[in-house]
Amino acid sequence: MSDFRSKQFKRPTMYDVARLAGVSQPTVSRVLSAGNAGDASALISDETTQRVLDAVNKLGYRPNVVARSLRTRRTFTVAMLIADLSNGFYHPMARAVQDVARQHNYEVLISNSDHIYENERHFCDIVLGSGVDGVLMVPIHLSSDELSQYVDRAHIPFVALAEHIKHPHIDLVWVNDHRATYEGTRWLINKGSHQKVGFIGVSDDLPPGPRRFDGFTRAMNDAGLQVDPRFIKIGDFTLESGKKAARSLIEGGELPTAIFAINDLMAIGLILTLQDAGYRVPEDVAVIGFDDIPEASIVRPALTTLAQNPRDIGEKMAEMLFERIENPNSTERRVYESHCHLIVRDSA
Amino acid sequence: MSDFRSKQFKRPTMYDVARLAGVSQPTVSRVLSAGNAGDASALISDETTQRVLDAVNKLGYRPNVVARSLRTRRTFTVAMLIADLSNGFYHPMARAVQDVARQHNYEVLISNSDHIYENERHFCDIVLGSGVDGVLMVPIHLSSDELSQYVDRAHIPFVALAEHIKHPHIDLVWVNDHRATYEGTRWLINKGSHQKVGFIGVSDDLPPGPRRFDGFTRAMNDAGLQVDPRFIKIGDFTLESGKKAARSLIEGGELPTAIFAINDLMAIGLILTLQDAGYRVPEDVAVIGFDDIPEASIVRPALTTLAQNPRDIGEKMAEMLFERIENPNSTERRVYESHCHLIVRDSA
DNA sequence: TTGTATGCGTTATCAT
DNA sequence: ATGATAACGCATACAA
Repeated sequence: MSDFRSKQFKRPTMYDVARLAGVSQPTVSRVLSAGNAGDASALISDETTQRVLDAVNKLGYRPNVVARSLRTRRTFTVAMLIADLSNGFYHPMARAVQDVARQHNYEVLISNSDHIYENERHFCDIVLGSGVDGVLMVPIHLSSDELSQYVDRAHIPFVALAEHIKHPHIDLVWVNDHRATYEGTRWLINKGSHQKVGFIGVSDDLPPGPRRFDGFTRAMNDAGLQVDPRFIKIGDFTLESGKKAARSLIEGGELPTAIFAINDLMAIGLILTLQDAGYRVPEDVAVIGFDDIPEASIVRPALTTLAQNPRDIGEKMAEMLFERIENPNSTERRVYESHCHLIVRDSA
Repeated sequence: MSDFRSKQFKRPTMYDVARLAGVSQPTVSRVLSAGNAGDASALISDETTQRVLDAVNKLGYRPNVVARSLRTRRTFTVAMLIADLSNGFYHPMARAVQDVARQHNYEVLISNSDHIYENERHFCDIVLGSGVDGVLMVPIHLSSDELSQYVDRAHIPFVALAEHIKHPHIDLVWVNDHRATYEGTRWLINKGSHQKVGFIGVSDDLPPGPRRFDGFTRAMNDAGLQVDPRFIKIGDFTLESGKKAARSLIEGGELPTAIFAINDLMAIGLILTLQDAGYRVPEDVAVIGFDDIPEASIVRPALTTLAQNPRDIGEKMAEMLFERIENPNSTERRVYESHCHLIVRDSA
């Protein structure tokens, strides 16, 4: 059997390759990095190149990237923190980031905060020591000041999907969800001439909370409507919290005739629970969501929603990041707005 | 402004801390690793410990994990390859792995193959050089022989979610989906006394393909039923491929009265397209799936399905891996079977 | 209890 | 075109 897992086992190094090929260790290094860099290719004779390559194959040599990183101070790895791996909104975003990263020969370290504050901090703590070359993140709880402290010590490029981050060295992608909420609400009101419109939001200390509630409120006021506190519920982005909001609404006696939910998962929870209680969507209660996750096309009636463009978001974040990584001296701060658009289906 | 991104910037090292504290660099190392190891704590005087810690804080020093890894040959990172980030089945699994990893002070590098062969190979290539301390993976296309070649050269523990991997050094978690399919099919047949039962599978060169088709076939035969090739369709695990299978079935003219889909996503695509074409589920066609992803509870009728236990799978894989990492000499191969159970909802 | 010296496996700067 | 040598930041054997 092989020497698997024996403590004594030692991976072949450049020295081993060099000895076998009858050259010096730095020569091996040059041969191998000629492929990457592309410029130094002429510095090595074809003959020794061949001998080295043969030795590499014979030994099954693989460069030790840890040693390389120590020397070059680059890990060719970026870290990404997203808020919820299980939320369909983030998949295309993560995928897009990985696609761009691969074009640049980078790996992506994905982490998941589950919307939990401590996890966001833990991620930043890890990142500070980990040697990654750049960071993409969706800070939900982290304030601009807290994040700034990390960035000031990390000395690597950061890109965030956020609106509330002010640090001059953090590039931003953001979504004008205030406007989207405003226009979505207005569309919803006009669509059915609704008078009583509800809202399922999230706590005010989460960044999208106040913004989207304000967009909603303004649209209501501009339509001459009052926001009725009985129809305002707070969730936490999850399906279950949407169901809970629906139960709370039903127990309250009177129902609004239309509801704006600030994400699809809660909107779907709402629909499911409303239907289980015998209400028809959209006839009794119209529902509109936010995100356009895959489940929005599965629920019946299919969910009308404000679609974000997570692929665009991920691509732009990654492109901004790699531009910084490859050009560390460009100084102006970049901010990119990714747009929303309404997708009309059957729930409103 | 800070020296952010200036090429000249140098993170403080142990030498800087040592100089500031008036001690030698190894002393700093000892102070800092006292917290981790726990044993060496008595070796340093309280006074110098304090001085060192003060210097650390003052400089904002963070250990360079790349250098540490080079020295210790441990990265405290494991890599995980899953087949599809966007498939709800894998979330609890990834989450469970991360939870276990955190208990061991490990980070998890998540990668996504998208069911693509080249990506599985790329992952293994990266892993070989990356210095991770262990690997968890879901090999879909990779054959036992191919994977074995990587493992023989990697000299780190591997754990796979698979049945077809034979290598004596790869620990396995597996699901007896042959039996689950058999029993699910039998239940389906009995439930509605069905005579014509369809099957949505995947290509034979994907490991679950033949196993589940065989389980289906046996159950049919044991019930005295013939497998009708007109009712057998091949998909690729995606919702869209389920829809396509349904369209193909509908165009075929005659429909089965019950269909077994080997995953939930295809089952849901089936239901949606069937309903759009005017068929009732389960009255006209009963449908059963496999996995119990969150969407199974969203679709109406709610999907009857064979639930896997991804949290259990992830936990066991991680536990096996860390046992190997922490005890490299234990030699016997571990194999764990994670069980399925039927969840009866409304689609069958 | 602490300091000195060495090496982990690379890349980079000199030479030659 | 290639070889000798140093350095990246840390942990550890050994000396004191």
